[in-house]
Amino acid sequence: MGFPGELGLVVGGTMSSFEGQMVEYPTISIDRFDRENLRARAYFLSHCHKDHMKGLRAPTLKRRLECSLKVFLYCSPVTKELLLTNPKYKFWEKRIISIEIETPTQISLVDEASGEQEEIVVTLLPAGHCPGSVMFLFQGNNGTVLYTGDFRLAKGEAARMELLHSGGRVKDIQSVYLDTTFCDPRFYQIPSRGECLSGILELVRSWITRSPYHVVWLNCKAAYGYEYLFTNLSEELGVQAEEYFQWNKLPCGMISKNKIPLHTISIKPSTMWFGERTRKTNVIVRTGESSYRACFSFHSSFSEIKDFLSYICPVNAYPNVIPVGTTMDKVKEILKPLCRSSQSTEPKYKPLGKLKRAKTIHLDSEEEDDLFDDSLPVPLKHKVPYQLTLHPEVFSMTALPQNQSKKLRQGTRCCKAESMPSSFLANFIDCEESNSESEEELEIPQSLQGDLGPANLPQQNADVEVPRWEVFFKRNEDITDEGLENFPSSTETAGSQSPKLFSDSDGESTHISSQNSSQSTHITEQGSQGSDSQFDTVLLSSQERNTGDFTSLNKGAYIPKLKENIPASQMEQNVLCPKDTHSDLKSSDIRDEEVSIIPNVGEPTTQSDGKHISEEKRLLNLSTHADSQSSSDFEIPSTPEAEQPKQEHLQYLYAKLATGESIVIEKRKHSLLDN
DNA sequence: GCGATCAGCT
DNA sequence: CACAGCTGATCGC
Repeated sequence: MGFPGELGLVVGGTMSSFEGQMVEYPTISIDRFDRENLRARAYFLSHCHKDHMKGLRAPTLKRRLECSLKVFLYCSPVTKELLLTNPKYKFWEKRIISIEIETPTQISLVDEASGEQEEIVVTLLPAGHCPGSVMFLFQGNNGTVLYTGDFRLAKGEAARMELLHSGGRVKDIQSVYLDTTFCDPRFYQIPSRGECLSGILELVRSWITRSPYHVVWLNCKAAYGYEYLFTNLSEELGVQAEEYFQWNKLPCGMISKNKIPLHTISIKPSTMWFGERTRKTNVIVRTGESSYRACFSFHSSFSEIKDFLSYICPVNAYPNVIPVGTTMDKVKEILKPLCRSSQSTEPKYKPLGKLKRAKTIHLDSEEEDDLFDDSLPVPLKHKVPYQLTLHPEVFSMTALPQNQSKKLRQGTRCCKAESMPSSFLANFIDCEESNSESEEELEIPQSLQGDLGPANLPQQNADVEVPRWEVFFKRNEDITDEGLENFPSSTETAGSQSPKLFSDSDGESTHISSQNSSQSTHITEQGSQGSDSQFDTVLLSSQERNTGDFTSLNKGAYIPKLKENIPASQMEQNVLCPKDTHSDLKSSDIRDEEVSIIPNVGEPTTQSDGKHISEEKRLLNLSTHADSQSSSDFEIPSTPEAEQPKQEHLQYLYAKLATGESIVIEKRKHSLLDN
């Protein structure tokens, strides 16, 4: 039971059919923590999305952990942070070992009953799905296998991953456990991140530059993964990314102090796909007078999957997911021709199966154009798998991530409404009530739309104090009028409620020419689409703001000022011991590589200096681990056209993301798109 | 009261 | 345009 293919367990939608275990290494479990997996010798979490965490906080596993002191959960540093942000996973704290990206690391898999032991080397590769998301490459006595988790990698990205290679060629991979979410010709192509970003960027720009009262609601669905969008929009537009995370609530009565209504459009990121021969158009679709859908995908398209898999060319490929409307068998049939046996009897060394250099990233480049251009010697940034390993026969001794300040661990997502002062709650309405299947323009509560639309919301009680704009920039205990003082007192209110670029369209496809590339962005109009969700929300507006005035509201709850004291016992440090890596492993691929070793101890040792870790130091510390991490989030998967966010910037954002603190983004001196 | 499962929703 | 995740009902412990 539990092996791929035996049971196509698909229940409604693209539920993961991967049950946690791989054929080759059945004593470890990945992304599943229930049933058979309760017996695993080691656990792996590819990223912090709930559907990959089934059973992770179940009492049964918790008990197991208490008895089996050698069982650990391995994941990327960012995933560890994100996971421990939720107090419900706090009990994992001392049992999570984060592994740096692109750092082959040996792990001992011990059966505590028999004492039986097996060595395995795991390498985390950036998956481009969400912050911290990784693929796991396992090497051991049963061959090399790759578990992709959820991933989105552009065409050719596998060819640039050094650690998928050995001796200049792709490693001999026995099996790939593959994210097949869009593994169906229907989903042949999905616009690249860059294309999606520039479409969204232009839409947002065209709206928010109209007046300080024109704002955009980025109506995102839950959890992590949109950070790429937020950071890039912030960078390009030089605006504050204000977060209005209030469970399922939206700020209501968003009227500026001087009674000028705010004009809001909603942009809902969602996946759009196109057939093989379909022209990729319509990255933005207008779904109502002031609502849009924007293309955005966390998962590889069919063609991206094909490119990835055919490059890896494993012996076997197992789908982790069965897309809606298809079957396990059909997906396997699609994957089979991309695997080794069906190619030829010869080992397949295709011309492309050669490590590519890192790609230069610049805004105007056409994606993939320079993929195989070896003429530009670009230093490998971030990807530093061998940095620790200058002496081929010496095992690196790397302390695993430590000093993870508890400031990052405060609950941000779990608190319920009762923890919220009622005065604060009064400033929000439940967005759900604004939704209606039958009406077209209901995504935005009327109170958000200024003079727009019919009153389709439960209106605020007229007796209730009208919530004010500045409320949403301040923590509730500190609301003053300052929040508005820098606002221009514009009287320019909405004329058309749609960006001019689109408003002339009369229902026809509207063409927006992109300012910064030869590629153009298309926007189509679309009839009513149901109502929008009421999940995570980010608003953008164009005001120049005093950064001191703004504090984001955390998604999960209002976060009180955090105590600075960090008990010494909470600081952990894992000390690594040297060990003969090669002795137990026959895989030739890993003999040439430097391997970090996870000590086979009952528990990671605890640092006891008890020193307070200053914010600066903590960030600095994070930055030292940053290369690989940001590589995960931005380098491999990032838009070729986009400028890479800076390390410090990313670390700052992630730290804030984890704490729910305000995100203040410095306006860039020069936006690449400004000219 | 908690968890698992499912329907429904977005 | 379909991912990720919530709410609420129901059942069992």
